Amino acid sequence: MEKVIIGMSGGVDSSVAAYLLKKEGYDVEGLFMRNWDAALNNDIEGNPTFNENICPQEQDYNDAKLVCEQLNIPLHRVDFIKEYWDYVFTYFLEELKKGRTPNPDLMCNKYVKFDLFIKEARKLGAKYIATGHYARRLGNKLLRGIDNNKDQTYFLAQVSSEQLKDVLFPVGDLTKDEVRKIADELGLAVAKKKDSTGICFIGERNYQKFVHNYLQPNPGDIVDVVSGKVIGRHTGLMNYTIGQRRNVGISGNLERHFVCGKNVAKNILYVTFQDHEEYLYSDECLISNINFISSVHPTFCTAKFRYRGEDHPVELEYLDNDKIKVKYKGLAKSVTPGQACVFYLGAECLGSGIIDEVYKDGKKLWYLC
RNA sequence: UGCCUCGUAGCCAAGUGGUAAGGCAUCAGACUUUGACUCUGACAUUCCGGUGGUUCGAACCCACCCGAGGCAG
Repeated sequence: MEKVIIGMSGGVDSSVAAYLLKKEGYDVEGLFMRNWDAALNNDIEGNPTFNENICPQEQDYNDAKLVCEQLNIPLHRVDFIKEYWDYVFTYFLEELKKGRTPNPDLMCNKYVKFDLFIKEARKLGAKYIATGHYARRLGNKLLRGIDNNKDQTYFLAQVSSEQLKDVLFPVGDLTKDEVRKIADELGLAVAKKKDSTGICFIGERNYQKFVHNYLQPNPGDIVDVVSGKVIGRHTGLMNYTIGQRRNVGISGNLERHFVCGKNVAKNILYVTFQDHEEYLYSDECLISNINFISSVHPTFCTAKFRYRGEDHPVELEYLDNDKIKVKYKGLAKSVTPGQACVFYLGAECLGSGIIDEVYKDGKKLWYLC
């Protein structure tokens, strides 16, 4: 029998995935990863579960253990706490310092789940590696999960085709409802467990407080991008993302307001009101850190600029400095430096780059970082 | 100091005698493996700066006081 090592998170998806692999006749073993230690990582402020008897990560391990016992498969465990900090979290903090909006989960997949984890799985004799992601593989292609609402290829788009070579996604052909149903029918301990959200391995947090554990606040002016007037004070540029409406801290206006830009050098946060939403829109962006999973490098395809964002028709211009200029005639809202621009051709996820600069009418948006 | 305007929930702001619109913000949910966005709900019943008065009844009328501006000086 061919051995599969599956990443068990303690959630429904990986649990059902493990079951499906076993049903297909694989020699299945689970491997649980612990990548975050709140005490060790000084994750105190904004952590809702810090003072509870058992931390969420250990609860997840216990859940994974229970499921593995139910499925009668062994469960191994490995800690990548230091590596997660070095490869994912330092990147996260460095990006924040630059005023950008990093997506740690993309880096987590690239450096931890589909690198360190795979190496660990190989040590355990794995021929294949599996996860509970909602994604599919067809030959060398990476395809969106059948359940378009849960599709997670956006987070996989910085992983190389080499890394994905022996990876299986057993729940990619199912909808979330079907996964829940299977878990329920099997009586799995986690059948009704709530889907996890927040940064992978870290979890739900009060974001501003969480960041405050690691970065010193640096208050400055909030400026109305239209009038140029100072209309408030911000608590530190790292606390805001483009397109954000809530928790900006200004009030007394008739219109809703949105964060539309930052100037790190001047420590200014730019805001626009609903009657000037045009400041949130762009028609072109420059991306780097290009990763193509597919061998197809098209001129026309679609792109997502944020997880669960819309697919925008785009035209790609491949520059000779290993960057790509992405043009979208349809205008896109809140395209944000630091986030991933992920390319799709129909159901296939082609690859991605990280957004560096954003343009409108051929000019870089002056109010963006 | 004689004169004028204004003072409504955290903020902006309707309402000028009939028993407190709306917006923003905030909070709580839903959604969600990134901080969003979006959606749903809550949000002045010691009441409309304070104290008296007129009235069946006042945030709205009157008097005075407090407070914020402004025009004359």
